[in-house]
Amino acid sequence: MTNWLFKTEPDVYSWADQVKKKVEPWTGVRNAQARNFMRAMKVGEHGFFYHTGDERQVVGIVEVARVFYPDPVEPAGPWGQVDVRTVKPFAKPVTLAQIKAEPKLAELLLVRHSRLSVMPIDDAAWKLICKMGGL
DNA sequence: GCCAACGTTGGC
DNA sequence: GCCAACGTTGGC
Repeated sequence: MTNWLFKTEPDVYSWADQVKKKVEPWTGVRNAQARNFMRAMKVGEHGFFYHTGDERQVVGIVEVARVFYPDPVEPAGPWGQVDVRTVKPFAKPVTLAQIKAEPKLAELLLVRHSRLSVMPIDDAAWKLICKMGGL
């Protein structure tokens, strides 16, 4: 089991949208590294739902509901998507500033590779961030 | 609004 | 195959 993190601009697709939809394809990833991570995802694996832009915080947890499949708009193309299902919101969102202030999280790809939009989160970091978020 | 990081493109 | 130019992302 691997844990993940999904980034989204809340103006485009927010946690509120995800809660409303319940299960929704994670579309628009156009980066090979992020795509490869999505390919490695298995049904039932959990991921943080992170808002970029002005918010910059982890707001909830989703789980993989369908493994990687081709972009339906361009099925022959190199890109694809997974489906994610809403699991639960954080009692208290965990901000990027909080994450950066925690030395144990200094190696997180979220910090070290800020442009990556889909990334794995190791168990220790996952548990710590959940705890920081009141879960 | 700026800029660093980084990916992509195109000329050679 | 290299690399300069350019575009995009996301944090500040």
